[in-house]
Amino acid sequence: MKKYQIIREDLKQKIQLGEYVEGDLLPSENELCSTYFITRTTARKALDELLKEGFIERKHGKGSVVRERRKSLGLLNVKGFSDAVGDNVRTVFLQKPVISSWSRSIHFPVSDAEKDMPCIYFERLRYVGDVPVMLESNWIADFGMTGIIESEFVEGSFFRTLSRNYSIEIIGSEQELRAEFASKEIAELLQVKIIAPVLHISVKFKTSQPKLNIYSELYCNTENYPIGNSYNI
Amino acid sequence: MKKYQIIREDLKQKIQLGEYVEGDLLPSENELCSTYFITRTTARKALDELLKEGFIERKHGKGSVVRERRKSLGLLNVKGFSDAVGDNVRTVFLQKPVISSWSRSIHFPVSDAEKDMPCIYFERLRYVGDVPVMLESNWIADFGMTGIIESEFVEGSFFRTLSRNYSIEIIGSEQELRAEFASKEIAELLQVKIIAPVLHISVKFKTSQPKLNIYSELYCNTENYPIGNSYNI
DNA sequence: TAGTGGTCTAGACCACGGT
DNA sequence: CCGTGGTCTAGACCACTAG
Repeated sequence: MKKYQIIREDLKQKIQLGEYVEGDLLPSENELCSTYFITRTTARKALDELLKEGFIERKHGKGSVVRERRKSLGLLNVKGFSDAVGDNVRTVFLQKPVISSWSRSIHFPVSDAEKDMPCIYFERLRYVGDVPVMLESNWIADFGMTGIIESEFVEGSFFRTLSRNYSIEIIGSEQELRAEFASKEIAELLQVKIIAPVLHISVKFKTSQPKLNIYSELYCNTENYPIGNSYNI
Repeated sequence: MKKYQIIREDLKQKIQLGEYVEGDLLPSENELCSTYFITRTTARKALDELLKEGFIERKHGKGSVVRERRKSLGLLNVKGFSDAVGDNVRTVFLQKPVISSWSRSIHFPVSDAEKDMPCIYFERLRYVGDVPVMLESNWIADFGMTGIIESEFVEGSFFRTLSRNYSIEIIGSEQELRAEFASKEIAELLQVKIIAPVLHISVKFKTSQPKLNIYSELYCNTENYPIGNSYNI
C-alpha cells in the first residue's frame, strides 16, 4: 500500500464514518505531514484524490472542506437521494446476491475471463418516499468473495463492501444512456404506464482489480427525480 | 499562465491538430523537462491533467499514449460521433450566435451576475448520417467576447473557441437527465413521433472564469445512437 | 540493460483568507 | 499578520516494458 493511499483511505473512512461531516475542515497539509511523517507532495496527492472522488473541496487560504457525503451509486446521483434525509429514501432488494448465470441483459460485452467465473447477481429498487424511482440490476464476476452472499452490505453500499472487505476500488466507468418506453415488467415495478418514457442507463464500472468489472442496468422514472451527475476537472 | 498549463495546452493543441494521433507516444517526462526547462513534478502535473481530461493514457515503462481524439460536447459523447468519421457527422446551426434575452428554458438557475450581462444564444442540430440525433441549445453570458458572433468557431467547437480566443477552460459540469416525451417542435426537429421518448439533458458547464457558466439544454434521439459518458478516477 | 512512468523527500516562494 | 493551499525545484529510488 502506497503512503498516499493509506492517508487517502484513512481520511475517506473518517468522512464515511461521520468523524468529519459536511463543511468540516480536514487537517491541513502541514498537519498531515507531521502526523504521517511525509512531505507535502504526498499529502497533496492523497487530498488530490479525495478531491477527484468528490469527498472534499479545497479552498485556497482556508483548507480542505468536506463535501456532502455521497450516498449514491458512484457517479450518478438520484437528485433527492442526497438531499432527502433518512427515511425518505429506501432501498429494497428484489433479489439478494445470488450465484447466477451471466445474463444477456448486460449491455456492455463481458470478457471471457469474467464469463469463466460464476456470476453474482442482485437487484434493487430504490424509492424516494413511496415512489419507486430506480430499478437497478447488477452483475459481477465471483472471484472468490467469501461471505458476499450471506452478509449485509457495509452501510448498505456495495461499493463500500468491496472497498472494506476486498480492497477493491472503483476506478472508472463507462455509461450509455437511452430514453425508452418502459417494458411491461419495468412499468409495473416503477409504477408507471407502459408507454411512459424511462431512462435506461447501462454502466460498466471498472475496478482496481484488472479485468474485474461491475455491470449494471438501471431503469429510472425521471418524472419527479431526474438523475444528476456532476464532474470536476 | 502557470508552467504546467502551458505544457498541457501545448500538448493538447498538438493532439487536437493531429500532430499526435491515437496510439502515438507523447514526449517522455524527461524530454518535456529538458525542452521546457522544468522539473518532472511540473511535467507530470501537465500530463496528469491530460490524463484526467481523457487525452492520454499512461503506460508504466512505456510512456504517455494518445487516446481517441474527443470531438464531442465535453463530457458527453454521442456514441458514433467519435467512431464515425468525417462526413458521417454533421452539425447544422439552427441559430447562429446572437445576443438574446435569458430564456426560461434554462433548467439550472442563472446567477444575478450573469443575468446582468447580455446573453449569447445559439442552437445546433447534430446529425449522424442523415439522422438528426441531438438538438442543442446553448446560453452563455456575454462578458465581452468580441468577434464571437461574427466569426466561425475554432474547428467547429465552441469550447475550443473559448480556450483559444478567450483563455476560458471548462472545469466541470452539472447535469440532470430525464426521459421525456418529445414536444411537437422537438419531435419535428429530431424527426421522431410526438410520443417518442427522448433524452433531455440539462447541463451547466462551469468555466475557469468564476461565475461564468455555459447552460445547455440537449434533446437526444437515443434510438440508434445512445449517449455515452466515461469517467476515470 | 536502458528508458519509462510511479512514488517520495526536503526544501522554496507565492497568493489567498481571516484575525 | 500567520496559516492555508498552489506552484515549482532538484534530487532519489523503485517497478515496469522492451530490445
